[in-house]
Amino acid sequence: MRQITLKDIAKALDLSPSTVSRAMRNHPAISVTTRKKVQKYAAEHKYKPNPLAMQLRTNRNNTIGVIVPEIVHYFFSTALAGIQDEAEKSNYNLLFCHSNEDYEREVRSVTTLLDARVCGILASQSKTTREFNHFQEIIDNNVHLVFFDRICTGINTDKVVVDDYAGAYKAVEHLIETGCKKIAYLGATSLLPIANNRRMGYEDALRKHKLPMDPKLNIVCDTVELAREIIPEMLAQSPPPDAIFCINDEVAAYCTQFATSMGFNIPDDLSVCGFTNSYLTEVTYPKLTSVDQHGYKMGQTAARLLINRIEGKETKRGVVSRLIKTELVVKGSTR
Amino acid sequence: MRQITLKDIAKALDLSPSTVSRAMRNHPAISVTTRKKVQKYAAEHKYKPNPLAMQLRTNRNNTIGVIVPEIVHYFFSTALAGIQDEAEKSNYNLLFCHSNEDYEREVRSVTTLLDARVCGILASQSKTTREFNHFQEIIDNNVHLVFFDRICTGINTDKVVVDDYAGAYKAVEHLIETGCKKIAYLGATSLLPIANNRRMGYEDALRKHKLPMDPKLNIVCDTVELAREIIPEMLAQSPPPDAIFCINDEVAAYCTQFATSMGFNIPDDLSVCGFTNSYLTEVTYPKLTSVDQHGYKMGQTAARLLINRIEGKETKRGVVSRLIKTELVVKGSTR
DNA sequence: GTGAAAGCGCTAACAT
DNA sequence: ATGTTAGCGCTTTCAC
Repeated sequence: MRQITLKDIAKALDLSPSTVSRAMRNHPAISVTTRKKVQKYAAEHKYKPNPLAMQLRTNRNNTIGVIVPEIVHYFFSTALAGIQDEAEKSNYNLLFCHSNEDYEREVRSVTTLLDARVCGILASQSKTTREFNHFQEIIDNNVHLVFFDRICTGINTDKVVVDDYAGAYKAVEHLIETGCKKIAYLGATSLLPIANNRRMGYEDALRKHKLPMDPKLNIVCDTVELAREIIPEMLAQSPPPDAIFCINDEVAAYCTQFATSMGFNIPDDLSVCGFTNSYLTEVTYPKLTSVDQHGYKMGQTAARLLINRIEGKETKRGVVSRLIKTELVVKGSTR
Repeated sequence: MRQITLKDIAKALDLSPSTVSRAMRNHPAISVTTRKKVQKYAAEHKYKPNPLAMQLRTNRNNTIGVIVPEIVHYFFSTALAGIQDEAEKSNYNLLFCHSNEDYEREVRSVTTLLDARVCGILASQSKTTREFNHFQEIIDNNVHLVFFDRICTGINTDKVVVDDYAGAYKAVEHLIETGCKKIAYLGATSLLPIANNRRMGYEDALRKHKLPMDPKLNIVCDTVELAREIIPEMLAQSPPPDAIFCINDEVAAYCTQFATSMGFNIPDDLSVCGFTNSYLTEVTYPKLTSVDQHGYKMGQTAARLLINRIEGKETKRGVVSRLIKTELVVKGSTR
């Protein structure tokens, strides 16, 4: 049993397809009686306009594409929830792609989305991406592009970022103000601006408070796997650091776990601070102080910006950059 | 600058659109010279077939819809990754919907996906769903439906589930075999079969090993919010339980954290076991014993089953049920 | 081996 | 207020 079409309704009601089309969309030129009659019949027969046909006509399909580098991740899944909510509000569907931190797959995702003729794309760059032609192609195809969080510096387009610098700065300042003197930073490769910004926030806070900088305390360590090697070495220094600021909650949580098992008392011997404020922070012992990135809000903001661009409601000509404020959430793992 | 179409190529090469169409798809009736010429021109001018037009013709859009109840969740985001990978292999796009554990929104998601004319739907039911008409409508519209994990018992369709019962049974048996005698269960509302099955696994393991069942030890507590109230009461019993089996890792992780803060030694005084084996298990202190649900594999399996149905490759007539094996992963939180 | 024509379901410009 | 016509970009008879 095939879906009923406009034509079927027209035939049944002895009207023309265009009248039916207009009646369905409450076109003012249609008489109330006809409109009522048509809509009643349509409802009774569960008529659904075929979006494909409409899209072919209008060359618009009310779909936006999302590319996330890693979905099994508190921040990105939270952002996706925000994107989805905002898209739903404006009746956009979400085509979901997952690059899995893989450049090749990111390129393929772009192709997929362009082939599907999405109206716009929200993207967060993978860690391994060093070429940007695929992103440039989006723009060359006149498809709107908004980067969120992991922006691509090589491409000049709208973006929504978190104030990583200020978040890191505030966190490290908090550590200093609560009496920590030897503060380590476990960061990420500086390929990503977010990583650079956080490192700079850390370094500037030390500088401001006249604490020495020690390369041995400033290390790339952004996964639990790396943490298993690096944190033991770090804590084996003598004296060991009295605070560790980590680029994400996973590393920070592992850090509290390992340090505790080594007999460190957190936060008295060692303060630990994470970044993201995921639910991990609620289940470590003690609870983890962390910098909240407001992923949901970032997703919403990015989606709203993209939709406004698509619908011509964002009037600003050049690049729009929105900044989401971070917030230091102090819990039990810092003094 | 508009995308180039078949017609444009036809005009440029002085051919008919149908010839171009055939040449592009390597139709045997087309001479090699023509084919070469057409494909060369197409490549040079970056011709992309308009999927909308093709879809309108064939009434198929190579898109499958996914409805997850909660995306900020290790299991579901892992499953989504599996779904996406499998869909990509067969060139299906993924339309993503998020019910957020809300019945109304689940209904709207179904409407959205049916309106978008997806070829099939993968769904995991929300906790608040008690009516199934929206799911029945999917089937009535001849759209394939596969439930995964949170299946809907009211609907007779393909499903992929985890062997919750066996997982729970094995976990509790492990607690018993390592000497625990007073084992509590923190479960979920029995609206969901997965919750029922886990509870039955727990109860049967106790029965099998002739341990008494105590309603005070068998409580609904599936969120950290509930855990904050319930776990303190539970541990205040005298004597307190010597093991807690939790329906998810969040509750289990909170449990280790709270118990530790109360001076319990885990696992000597209290064994704690979770369910899912998310990355939470790696960052608690001690690391959490948990039942691995293999979310990625479940996602893959569900997507494959759906795609096979869509493409007529799954020949079995009636309902297909696939079972994903769980696996008890013993870490530090149990003796 | 290639082309002409019809049509997928819808909308919009142009009648009337 | 309603109908007629054309066309979105493609595929697929049916001719030749």
